[in-house]
Amino acid sequence: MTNKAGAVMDKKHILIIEDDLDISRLLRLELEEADFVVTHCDTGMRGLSAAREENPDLVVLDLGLPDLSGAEIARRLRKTTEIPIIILTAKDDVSTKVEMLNSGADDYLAKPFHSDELIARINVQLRRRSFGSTQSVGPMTIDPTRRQVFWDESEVKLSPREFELLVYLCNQPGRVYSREDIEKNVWGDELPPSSNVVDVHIANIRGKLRDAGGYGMIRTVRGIGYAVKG
Amino acid sequence: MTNKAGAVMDKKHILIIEDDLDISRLLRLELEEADFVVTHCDTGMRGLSAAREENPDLVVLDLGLPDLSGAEIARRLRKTTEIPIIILTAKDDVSTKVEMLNSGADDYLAKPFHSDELIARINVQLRRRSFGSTQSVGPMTIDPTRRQVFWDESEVKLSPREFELLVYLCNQPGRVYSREDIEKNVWGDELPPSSNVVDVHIANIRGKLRDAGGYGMIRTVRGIGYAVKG
DNA sequence: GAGAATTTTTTGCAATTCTGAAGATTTCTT
DNA sequence: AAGAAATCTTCAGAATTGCAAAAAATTCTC
Repeated sequence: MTNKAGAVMDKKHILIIEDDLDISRLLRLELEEADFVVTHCDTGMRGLSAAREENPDLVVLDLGLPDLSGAEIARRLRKTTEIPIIILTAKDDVSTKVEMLNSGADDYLAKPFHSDELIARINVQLRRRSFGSTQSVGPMTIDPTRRQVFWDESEVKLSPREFELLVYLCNQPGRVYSREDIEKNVWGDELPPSSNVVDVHIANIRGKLRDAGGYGMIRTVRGIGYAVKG
Repeated sequence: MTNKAGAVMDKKHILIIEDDLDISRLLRLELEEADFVVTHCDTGMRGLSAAREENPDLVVLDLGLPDLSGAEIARRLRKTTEIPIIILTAKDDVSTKVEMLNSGADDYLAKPFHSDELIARINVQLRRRSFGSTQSVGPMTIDPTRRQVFWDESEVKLSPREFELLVYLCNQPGRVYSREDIEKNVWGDELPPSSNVVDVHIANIRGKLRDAGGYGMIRTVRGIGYAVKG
Protein backbone atom coordinates (compact mmCIF):
# COMPACT_ATOMS: atom_id res chain seq x y z
CA MET A 1 0.00 0.00 0.00
CA THR A 2 1.59 3.21 -1.10
CA ASN A 3 1.40 6.36 0.87
CA LYS A 4 0.85 9.86 -0.38
CA ALA A 5 2.70 12.64 1.32
CA GLY A 6 0.75 14.05 4.19
CA ALA A 7 -1.65 11.21 4.75
CA VAL A 8 -1.81 9.50 8.07
CA MET A 9 -1.41 5.83 7.42
CA ASP A 10 -0.68 3.34 10.10
CA LYS A 11 -0.32 -0.31 9.32
CA LYS A 12 -3.49 -2.33 9.15
CA HIS A 13 -3.90 -5.25 11.47
CA ILE A 14 -4.97 -8.62 10.05
CA LEU A 15 -6.06 -11.58 12.15
CA ILE A 16 -5.56 -15.00 10.58
CA ILE A 17 -7.62 -17.89 11.94
CA GLU A 18 -6.13 -21.03 10.41
CA ASP A 19 -5.12 -24.40 11.80
CA ASP A 20 -2.69 -25.44 9.07
CA LEU A 21 0.64 -24.08 10.22
CA ASP A 22 2.26 -24.25 6.79
CA ILE A 23 -0.38 -22.05 5.27
CA SER A 24 -0.52 -19.63 8.18
CA ARG A 25 3.23 -19.20 8.14
CA LEU A 26 3.22 -18.52 4.44
CA LEU A 27 0.32 -16.11 4.79
CA ARG A 28 2.03 -14.21 7.54
CA LEU A 29 5.10 -13.74 5.37
CA GLU A 30 3.13 -12.55 2.37
CA LEU A 31 0.96 -10.19 4.37
CA GLU A 32 3.83 -8.73 6.33
CA GLU A 33 5.61 -8.24 3.04
CA ALA A 34 2.56 -6.24 1.95
CA ASP A 35 2.94 -4.08 5.06
CA PHE A 36 0.25 -5.49 7.29
CA VAL A 37 0.59 -6.38 10.94
CA VAL A 38 -0.38 -10.02 11.37
CA THR A 39 -1.74 -12.00 14.30
CA HIS A 40 -2.45 -15.72 14.08
CA CYS A 41 -4.75 -18.09 15.95
CA ASP A 42 -5.13 -21.80 15.30
CA THR A 43 -8.60 -22.43 16.70
CA GLY A 44 -11.97 -20.78 16.33
CA MET A 45 -12.38 -20.04 20.02
CA ARG A 46 -8.99 -18.41 20.28
CA GLY A 47 -9.76 -16.51 17.10
CA LEU A 48 -12.99 -15.13 18.49
CA SER A 49 -11.39 -13.85 21.65
CA ALA A 50 -8.45 -12.46 19.74
CA ALA A 51 -10.83 -10.60 17.46
CA ARG A 52 -12.52 -9.13 20.50
CA GLU A 53 -9.34 -8.17 22.30
CA GLU A 54 -7.08 -7.00 19.53
CA ASN A 55 -9.70 -5.34 17.41
CA PRO A 56 -8.07 -6.15 14.07
CA ASP A 57 -8.99 -4.33 10.89
CA LEU A 58 -9.84 -7.54 9.06
CA VAL A 59 -10.10 -11.29 9.66
CA VAL A 60 -8.90 -14.00 7.29
CA LEU A 61 -10.80 -17.13 8.26
CA ASP A 62 -10.04 -20.67 7.18
CA LEU A 63 -12.86 -23.16 6.93
CA GLY A 64 -12.50 -26.58 8.50
CA LEU A 65 -11.15 -25.63 11.88
CA PRO A 66 -11.21 -28.37 14.51
CA ASP A 67 -13.48 -26.72 17.06
CA LEU A 68 -16.03 -24.42 15.39
CA SER A 69 -17.57 -24.25 11.95
CA GLY A 70 -16.67 -21.30 9.79
CA ALA A 71 -20.26 -20.17 9.50
CA GLU A 72 -20.56 -20.21 13.29
CA ILE A 73 -17.46 -18.07 13.68
CA ALA A 74 -18.62 -15.63 11.02
CA ARG A 75 -22.00 -15.24 12.65
CA ARG A 76 -20.57 -14.74 16.12
CA LEU A 77 -18.08 -12.18 14.86
CA ARG A 78 -20.87 -10.32 13.11
CA LYS A 79 -22.96 -10.17 16.21
CA THR A 80 -20.50 -7.97 18.02
CA THR A 81 -18.44 -6.28 15.32
CA GLU A 82 -18.41 -5.21 11.72
CA ILE A 83 -14.87 -6.33 11.06
CA PRO A 84 -14.64 -7.52 7.45
CA ILE A 85 -14.18 -11.27 7.06
CA ILE A 86 -12.53 -13.03 4.15
CA ILE A 87 -13.04 -16.78 3.95
CA LEU A 88 -10.23 -18.99 2.78
CA THR A 89 -10.89 -22.60 1.97
CA ALA A 90 -10.23 -25.69 -0.07
CA LYS A 91 -13.93 -26.19 -0.67
CA ASP A 92 -15.05 -24.60 -3.90
CA ASP A 93 -18.71 -25.55 -4.16
CA VAL A 94 -21.34 -22.91 -4.70
CA SER A 95 -23.57 -23.89 -1.81
CA THR A 96 -20.79 -23.42 0.72
CA LYS A 97 -19.89 -20.08 -0.80
CA VAL A 98 -23.45 -18.88 -0.67
CA GLU A 99 -23.86 -20.08 2.88
CA MET A 100 -20.74 -18.31 4.03
CA LEU A 101 -21.52 -15.08 2.26
CA ASN A 102 -24.97 -15.11 3.79
CA SER A 103 -23.51 -15.77 7.24
CA GLY A 104 -21.78 -12.43 7.19
CA ALA A 105 -18.56 -13.12 5.31
CA ASP A 106 -17.49 -10.35 2.97
CA ASP A 107 -15.49 -12.37 0.50
CA TYR A 108 -14.56 -15.93 -0.31
CA LEU A 109 -11.39 -17.25 -1.86
CA ALA A 110 -10.83 -20.87 -2.84
CA LYS A 111 -7.47 -22.60 -2.47
CA PRO A 112 -5.17 -22.67 -4.20
CA PHE A 113 -5.14 -18.92 -4.41
CA HIS A 114 -2.56 -16.38 -5.40
CA SER A 115 -1.45 -14.14 -2.58
CA ASP A 116 -1.60 -11.07 -4.83
CA GLU A 117 -5.31 -11.66 -5.25
CA LEU A 118 -5.81 -12.12 -1.53
CA ILE A 119 -3.98 -8.86 -0.87
CA ALA A 120 -6.03 -7.04 -3.49
CA ARG A 121 -9.24 -8.34 -1.93
CA ILE A 122 -8.07 -7.37 1.54
CA ASN A 123 -7.40 -3.88 0.26
CA VAL A 124 -10.88 -3.68 -1.27
CA GLN A 125 -12.43 -4.45 2.10
CA LEU A 126 -10.20 -2.00 3.96
CA ARG A 127 -10.81 0.72 1.38
CA ARG A 128 -14.53 0.46 2.00
CA ARG A 129 -14.32 0.87 5.74
CA SER A 130 -13.31 4.02 7.49
CA PHE A 131 -10.69 5.68 5.36
CA GLY A 132 -8.22 6.01 8.15
CA SER A 133 -8.76 4.22 11.35
CA THR A 134 -7.94 5.99 14.54
CA GLN A 135 -4.31 6.44 15.37
CA SER A 136 -3.02 6.68 18.88
CA VAL A 137 0.10 8.41 20.09
CA GLY A 138 0.29 7.84 23.81
CA PRO A 139 -2.93 9.12 25.38
CA MET A 140 -3.73 11.17 22.29
CA THR A 141 -6.05 9.71 19.67
CA ILE A 142 -6.60 11.04 16.18
CA ASP A 143 -9.61 9.99 14.14
CA PRO A 144 -9.18 11.27 10.59
CA THR A 145 -12.59 10.17 9.33
CA ARG A 146 -14.33 12.03 12.11
CA ARG A 147 -11.73 14.77 12.13
CA GLN A 148 -11.54 14.62 15.87
CA VAL A 149 -8.69 14.56 18.37
CA PHE A 150 -8.97 13.18 21.87
CA TRP A 151 -6.78 13.41 24.93
CA ASP A 152 -7.79 10.39 26.93
CA GLU A 153 -11.56 10.63 26.59
CA SER A 154 -12.06 14.36 26.18
CA GLU A 155 -12.19 15.94 22.76
CA VAL A 156 -9.66 18.58 21.82
CA LYS A 157 -11.25 20.93 19.31
CA LEU A 158 -8.77 22.04 16.69
CA SER A 159 -9.15 24.43 13.78
CA PRO A 160 -8.71 22.99 10.27
CA ARG A 161 -5.07 24.05 9.96
CA GLU A 162 -4.25 22.92 13.44
CA PHE A 163 -5.76 19.55 12.72
CA GLU A 164 -3.83 19.09 9.50
CA LEU A 165 -0.62 20.14 11.13
CA LEU A 166 -1.06 17.67 13.97
CA VAL A 167 -1.98 14.89 11.58
CA TYR A 168 1.09 15.66 9.54
CA LEU A 169 3.37 15.46 12.54
CA CYS A 170 1.74 12.18 13.56
CA ASN A 171 2.57 10.67 10.21
CA GLN A 172 5.71 9.33 11.80
CA PRO A 173 5.64 9.89 15.52
CA GLY A 174 9.09 10.71 16.77
CA ARG A 175 10.39 11.96 13.46
CA VAL A 176 11.43 15.58 13.39
CA TYR A 177 9.81 17.59 10.63
CA SER A 178 11.53 20.79 9.52
CA ARG A 179 9.57 23.99 9.23
CA GLU A 180 10.16 23.76 5.51
CA ASP A 181 8.63 20.26 5.37
CA ILE A 182 5.66 21.42 7.37
CA GLU A 183 5.08 24.55 5.30
CA LYS A 184 5.24 22.57 2.09
CA ASN A 185 2.96 19.79 3.18
CA VAL A 186 0.43 21.57 5.35
CA TRP A 187 0.30 24.98 3.71
CA GLY A 188 1.34 24.32 0.13
CA ASP A 189 4.06 26.17 -1.63
CA GLU A 190 3.32 29.81 -1.16
CA LEU A 191 4.24 31.28 2.16
CA PRO A 192 6.16 34.50 2.73
CA PRO A 193 9.84 33.78 3.29
CA SER A 194 10.06 34.75 6.95
CA SER A 195 6.77 33.79 8.46
CA ASN A 196 6.28 32.25 11.84
CA VAL A 197 2.88 30.75 11.09
CA VAL A 198 4.09 27.29 11.90
CA ASP A 199 5.31 28.34 15.32
CA VAL A 200 2.09 30.14 16.08
CA HIS A 201 -0.01 27.15 15.14
CA ILE A 202 2.17 24.78 17.12
CA ALA A 203 1.72 27.06 20.11
CA ASN A 204 -2.04 27.05 19.64
CA ILE A 205 -2.18 23.28 19.41
CA ARG A 206 -0.07 22.98 22.54
CA GLY A 207 -2.40 25.35 24.31
CA LYS A 208 -5.48 23.37 23.39
CA LEU A 209 -3.88 20.07 24.31
CA ARG A 210 -2.78 21.57 27.63
CA ASP A 211 -6.36 22.65 28.35
CA ALA A 212 -7.33 19.00 28.00
CA GLY A 213 -4.51 17.88 30.28
CA GLY A 214 -1.92 17.01 27.67
CA TYR A 215 1.64 18.13 28.26
CA GLY A 216 4.81 17.54 26.25
CA MET A 217 3.20 15.97 23.25
CA ILE A 218 5.00 18.19 20.73
CA ARG A 219 8.74 18.50 21.08
CA THR A 220 10.68 21.47 19.74
CA VAL A 221 13.95 20.65 18.05
CA ARG A 222 15.89 23.85 18.06
CA GLY A 223 17.26 24.84 14.71
CA ILE A 224 15.17 22.23 12.87
CA GLY A 225 11.48 22.00 13.61
CA TYR A 226 9.04 19.89 15.61
CA ALA A 227 8.12 16.31 16.38
CA VAL A 228 5.42 14.51 18.33
CA LYS A 229 6.42 12.07 21.02
CA GLY A 230 7.18 8.66 19.57
CA MET B 1 -32.77 9.94 -11.61
CA THR B 2 -34.09 9.25 -8.15
CA ASN B 3 -37.54 8.18 -7.27
CA LYS B 4 -40.35 10.54 -6.63
CA ALA B 5 -41.44 11.23 -3.16
CA GLY B 6 -43.74 8.60 -1.87
CA ALA B 7 -42.83 5.99 -4.43
CA VAL B 8 -42.28 2.54 -3.00
CA MET B 9 -38.65 1.68 -3.49
CA ASP B 10 -37.63 -1.42 -1.66
CA LYS B 11 -36.32 -3.33 -4.65
CA LYS B 12 -32.66 -2.77 -5.34
CA HIS B 13 -31.65 -1.54 -8.73
CA ILE B 14 -28.86 -3.31 -10.60
CA LEU B 15 -27.21 -1.96 -13.73
CA ILE B 16 -25.70 -4.57 -16.05
CA ILE B 17 -23.05 -3.42 -18.51
CA GLU B 18 -22.53 -6.34 -20.89
CA ASP B 19 -22.29 -6.61 -24.68
CA ASP B 20 -23.18 -10.30 -25.00
CA LEU B 21 -26.93 -10.37 -25.33
CA ASP B 22 -27.31 -14.01 -24.38
CA ILE B 23 -25.59 -13.48 -21.09
CA SER B 24 -27.33 -10.22 -20.31
CA ARG B 25 -30.72 -11.75 -21.01
CA LEU B 26 -29.96 -14.67 -18.75
CA LEU B 27 -28.63 -12.38 -16.05
CA ARG B 28 -31.69 -10.22 -16.19
CA LEU B 29 -33.93 -13.23 -15.68
CA GLU B 30 -31.92 -14.55 -12.76
CA LEU B 31 -31.66 -11.18 -11.05
CA GLU B 32 -35.29 -10.31 -11.54
CA GLU B 33 -36.11 -13.71 -10.13
CA ALA B 34 -34.08 -12.69 -7.07
CA ASP B 35 -36.23 -9.56 -6.81
CA PHE B 36 -33.93 -6.95 -8.22
CA VAL B 37 -34.83 -4.26 -10.73
CA VAL B 38 -32.53 -4.60 -13.71
CA THR B 39 -31.29 -2.16 -16.32
CA HIS B 40 -29.01 -3.18 -19.14
CA CYS B 41 -26.52 -1.33 -21.34
CA ASP B 42 -24.39 -2.85 -24.05
CA THR B 43 -21.54 -0.35 -24.24
CA GLY B 44 -19.28 1.32 -21.70
CA MET B 45 -20.29 4.83 -22.65
CA ARG B 46 -23.97 4.09 -22.33
CA GLY B 47 -23.26 2.30 -19.08
CA LEU B 48 -21.50 5.31 -17.62
CA SER B 49 -24.30 7.69 -18.46
CA ALA B 50 -26.91 5.23 -17.26
CA ALA B 51 -25.05 4.94 -13.97
CA ARG B 52 -25.14 8.70 -13.65
CA GLU B 53 -28.76 9.11 -14.56
CA GLU B 54 -30.40 6.13 -12.94
CA ASN B 55 -28.30 6.01 -9.83
CA PRO B 56 -28.41 2.21 -9.46
CA ASP B 57 -27.54 0.48 -6.22
CA LEU B 58 -24.91 -1.72 -7.84
CA VAL B 59 -23.20 -2.24 -11.20
CA VAL B 60 -22.38 -5.61 -12.75
CA LEU B 61 -19.66 -4.94 -15.30
CA ASP B 62 -18.47 -7.28 -18.01
CA LEU B 63 -14.88 -7.05 -19.19
CA GLY B 64 -14.12 -6.91 -22.88
CA LEU B 65 -16.63 -4.31 -23.99
CA PRO B 66 -16.13 -2.91 -27.48
CA ASP B 67 -15.61 0.75 -26.58
CA LEU B 68 -13.98 1.14 -23.16
CA SER B 69 -11.76 -1.06 -21.02
CA GLY B 70 -13.24 -2.38 -17.82
CA ALA B 71 -10.59 -0.68 -15.71
CA GLU B 72 -11.38 2.62 -17.38
CA ILE B 73 -15.07 2.27 -16.63
CA ALA B 74 -14.41 1.29 -13.04
CA ARG B 75 -12.15 4.26 -12.50
CA ARG B 76 -14.58 6.71 -14.06
CA LEU B 77 -17.46 5.37 -12.02
CA ARG B 78 -15.40 5.66 -8.87
CA LYS B 79 -14.56 9.25 -9.59
CA THR B 80 -18.10 10.40 -9.13
CA THR B 81 -19.84 7.76 -7.07
CA GLU B 82 -19.40 5.04 -4.49
CA ILE B 83 -21.68 2.56 -6.23
CA PRO B 84 -20.36 -0.97 -5.71
CA ILE B 85 -19.00 -2.66 -8.82
CA ILE B 86 -18.85 -6.39 -9.46
CA ILE B 87 -16.72 -7.52 -12.39
CA LEU B 88 -17.85 -10.41 -14.53
CA THR B 89 -15.50 -11.96 -17.02
CA ALA B 90 -14.12 -14.92 -18.86
CA LYS B 91 -10.57 -13.96 -17.95
CA ASP B 92 -9.42 -15.70 -14.84
CA ASP B 93 -5.81 -14.62 -14.48
CA VAL B 94 -4.54 -13.10 -11.29
CA SER B 95 -3.02 -9.99 -12.82
CA THR B 96 -6.33 -8.92 -14.35
CA LYS B 97 -8.12 -9.57 -11.08
CA VAL B 98 -5.62 -7.52 -9.14
CA GLU B 99 -5.76 -4.70 -11.66
CA MET B 100 -9.52 -4.53 -11.57
CA LEU B 101 -9.76 -4.69 -7.79
CA ASN B 102 -7.22 -1.90 -7.56
CA SER B 103 -9.16 0.16 -10.10
CA GLY B 104 -12.07 0.40 -7.73
CA ALA B 105 -13.99 -2.82 -8.35
CA ASP B 106 -15.44 -4.43 -5.26
CA ASP B 107 -15.60 -8.02 -6.39
CA TYR B 108 -14.63 -10.21 -9.28
CA LEU B 109 -16.32 -13.31 -10.60
CA ALA B 110 -14.95 -15.51 -13.38
CA LYS B 111 -17.16 -17.19 -15.95
CA PRO B 112 -18.60 -19.70 -15.87
CA PHE B 113 -20.22 -18.71 -12.62
CA HIS B 114 -23.25 -19.86 -10.74
CA SER B 115 -25.95 -17.25 -10.47
CA ASP B 116 -26.55 -18.13 -6.82
CA GLU B 117 -23.02 -17.08 -6.08
CA LEU B 118 -23.42 -13.85 -8.03
CA ILE B 119 -26.58 -13.05 -6.11
CA ALA B 120 -24.90 -13.83 -2.79
CA ARG B 121 -22.03 -11.54 -3.68
CA ILE B 122 -24.41 -8.80 -4.78
CA ASN B 123 -26.16 -9.08 -1.43
CA VAL B 124 -22.87 -8.81 0.41
CA GLN B 125 -22.17 -5.52 -1.32
CA LEU B 126 -25.66 -4.16 -0.75
CA ARG B 127 -25.70 -5.28 2.86
CA ARG B 128 -22.70 -3.10 3.57
CA ARG B 129 -23.92 0.06 2.04
CA SER B 130 -27.58 0.46 2.61
CA PHE B 131 -29.80 -0.35 5.46
CA GLY B 132 -32.45 -2.68 4.11
CA SER B 133 -34.84 -1.90 6.88
CA THR B 134 -35.04 1.06 9.16
CA GLN B 135 -31.87 2.43 10.63
CA SER B 136 -31.57 4.42 13.81
CA VAL B 137 -29.08 7.09 14.71
CA GLY B 138 -29.81 8.05 18.27
CA PRO B 139 -33.47 9.07 18.54
CA MET B 140 -33.68 9.55 14.77
CA THR B 141 -35.04 6.75 12.63
CA ILE B 142 -34.80 6.50 8.87
CA ASP B 143 -37.07 4.20 6.91
CA PRO B 144 -35.70 4.10 3.37
CA THR B 145 -38.43 1.93 1.95
CA ARG B 146 -41.11 4.36 3.07
CA ARG B 147 -38.86 7.37 2.61
CA GLN B 148 -39.73 8.61 6.04
CA VAL B 149 -37.74 10.09 8.88
CA PHE B 150 -38.81 10.08 12.51
CA TRP B 151 -37.62 11.91 15.57
CA ASP B 152 -38.75 9.71 18.41
CA GLU B 153 -42.28 8.98 17.26
CA SER B 154 -43.10 12.06 15.22
CA GLU B 155 -42.45 12.18 11.50
CA VAL B 156 -40.12 14.76 10.06
CA LYS B 157 -41.24 15.57 6.54
CA LEU B 158 -38.30 16.10 4.24
CA SER B 159 -38.19 16.99 0.58
CA PRO B 160 -36.60 14.41 -1.76
CA ARG B 161 -33.21 16.12 -1.83
CA GLU B 162 -33.21 16.65 1.87
CA PHE B 163 -33.99 12.99 2.38
CA GLU B 164 -31.23 11.83 0.08
CA LEU B 165 -28.74 14.09 1.74
CA LEU B 166 -29.62 12.85 5.19
CA VAL B 167 -29.48 9.24 4.06
CA TYR B 168 -26.09 9.82 2.54
CA LEU B 169 -24.72 11.29 5.73
CA CYS B 170 -26.14 8.35 7.67
CA ASN B 171 -24.23 5.89 5.52
CA GLN B 172 -21.45 6.04 8.07
CA PRO B 173 -22.59 7.95 11.14
CA GLY B 174 -19.72 9.93 12.56
CA ARG B 175 -17.75 10.10 9.36
CA VAL B 176 -17.20 13.57 8.00
CA TYR B 177 -18.28 13.94 4.40
CA SER B 178 -16.74 16.79 2.43
CA ARG B 179 -18.97 19.11 0.46
CA GLU B 180 -17.37 17.61 -2.62
CA ASP B 181 -18.30 14.08 -1.57
CA ILE B 182 -21.83 15.20 -0.87
CA GLU B 183 -22.21 17.07 -4.14
CA LYS B 184 -20.92 14.14 -6.15
CA ASN B 185 -23.01 11.52 -4.44
CA VAL B 186 -26.24 13.36 -3.77
CA TRP B 187 -26.31 15.71 -6.73
CA GLY B 188 -24.25 13.72 -9.21
CA ASP B 189 -23.99 16.18 -12.01
CA GLU B 190 -21.54 18.97 -11.60
CA LEU B 191 -22.72 21.96 -9.68
CA PRO B 192 -21.49 25.49 -10.27
CA PRO B 193 -18.08 25.94 -8.65
CA SER B 194 -19.20 28.19 -5.82
CA SER B 195 -22.61 26.97 -4.88
CA ASN B 196 -23.80 26.67 -1.34
CA VAL B 197 -26.73 24.39 -2.03
CA VAL B 198 -25.37 21.86 0.39
CA ASP B 199 -25.28 24.38 3.20
CA VAL B 200 -28.78 25.56 2.47
CA HIS B 201 -30.17 22.04 2.48
CA ILE B 202 -28.33 21.18 5.66
CA ALA B 203 -29.86 24.25 7.25
CA ASN B 204 -33.31 23.21 6.09
CA ILE B 205 -32.91 19.68 7.43
CA ARG B 206 -31.71 21.06 10.75
CA GLY B 207 -34.69 23.34 10.86
CA LYS B 208 -37.15 20.55 10.26
CA LEU B 209 -35.46 18.28 12.77
CA ARG B 210 -35.50 21.11 15.29
CA ASP B 211 -39.23 21.57 14.77
CA ALA B 212 -39.60 17.94 15.84
CA GLY B 213 -37.40 18.42 18.88
CA GLY B 214 -34.11 17.21 17.45
CA TYR B 215 -31.00 19.23 18.19
CA GLY B 216 -27.36 18.65 17.31
CA MET B 217 -27.84 15.73 14.99
CA ILE B 218 -25.70 17.19 12.19
CA ARG B 219 -22.24 18.42 13.08
CA THR B 220 -20.47 21.10 11.04
CA VAL B 221 -16.78 20.55 10.43
CA ARG B 222 -15.43 23.90 9.38
CA GLY B 223 -13.43 23.87 6.20
CA ILE B 224 -14.53 20.33 5.33
CA GLY B 225 -18.20 19.45 5.47
CA TYR B 226 -20.73 17.75 7.70
CA ALA B 227 -21.31 14.58 9.71
CA VAL B 228 -24.19 13.09 11.65
CA LYS B 229 -23.61 12.24 15.26
CA GLY B 230 -22.46 8.67 15.71
C1' DG C 1 -51.18 26.86 -17.99
C1' DA C 2 -51.76 28.62 -13.12
C1' DG C 3 -50.37 27.81 -8.66
C1' DA C 4 -47.71 25.22 -5.29
C1' DA C 5 -43.67 23.01 -3.84
C1' DT C 6 -38.96 22.40 -4.34
C1' DT C 7 -34.43 23.59 -5.55
C1' DT C 8 -30.91 26.87 -6.53
C1' DT C 9 -28.73 31.25 -6.44
C1' DT C 10 -27.93 35.61 -4.37
C1' DT C 11 -26.82 38.61 -0.79
C1' DG C 12 -25.44 40.35 3.59
C1' DC C 13 -23.93 39.35 8.09
C1' DA C 14 -21.59 36.99 11.89
C1' DA C 15 -18.20 34.07 13.54
C1' DT C 16 -14.04 31.79 13.17
C1' DT C 17 -9.55 31.37 11.63
C1' DC C 18 -5.23 32.91 9.64
C1' DT C 19 -1.40 35.78 9.48
C1' DG C 20 2.42 38.97 10.27
C1' DA C 21 4.68 41.94 13.41
C1' DA C 22 6.68 43.15 17.67
C1' DG C 23 8.26 42.33 22.07
C1' DA C 24 9.33 38.84 25.74
C1' DT C 25 11.53 34.66 26.83
C1' DT C 26 14.43 30.83 26.42
C1' DT C 27 18.48 28.46 24.79
C1' DC C 28 23.00 28.25 23.02
C1' DT C 29 27.83 29.81 22.52
C1' DT C 30 31.88 31.65 24.16
C1' DA D 1 27.70 35.92 32.65
C1' DA D 2 26.91 38.38 28.36
C1' DG D 3 25.59 38.46 23.77
C1' DA D 4 23.45 36.27 19.95
C1' DA D 5 20.19 33.38 17.97
C1' DA D 6 16.09 30.89 18.07
C1' DT D 7 11.67 30.35 19.81
C1' DC D 8 7.41 31.70 22.20
C1' DT D 9 3.51 34.76 23.20
C1' DT D 10 0.33 38.15 22.15
C1' DC D 11 -2.78 40.59 19.39
C1' DA D 12 -5.20 43.22 15.90
C1' DG D 13 -6.41 43.43 11.13
C1' DA D 14 -7.35 40.50 7.01
C1' DA D 15 -9.29 36.65 4.89
C1' DT D 16 -12.17 32.83 4.90
C1' DT D 17 -16.09 30.23 5.98
C1' DG D 18 -20.69 29.25 7.54
C1' DC D 19 -25.37 30.82 8.24
C1' DA D 20 -29.91 32.87 7.38
C1' DA D 21 -33.35 35.11 4.71
C1' DA D 22 -35.19 36.02 0.55
C1' DA D 23 -35.42 36.23 -4.35
C1' DA D 24 -35.18 33.66 -8.65
C1' DA D 25 -35.53 29.54 -11.25
C1' DT D 26 -37.15 25.08 -11.81
C1' DT D 27 -40.20 21.24 -11.33
C1' DC D 28 -44.46 19.20 -10.08
C1' DT D 29 -49.60 19.02 -9.64
C1' DC D 30 -53.98 19.73 -10.88
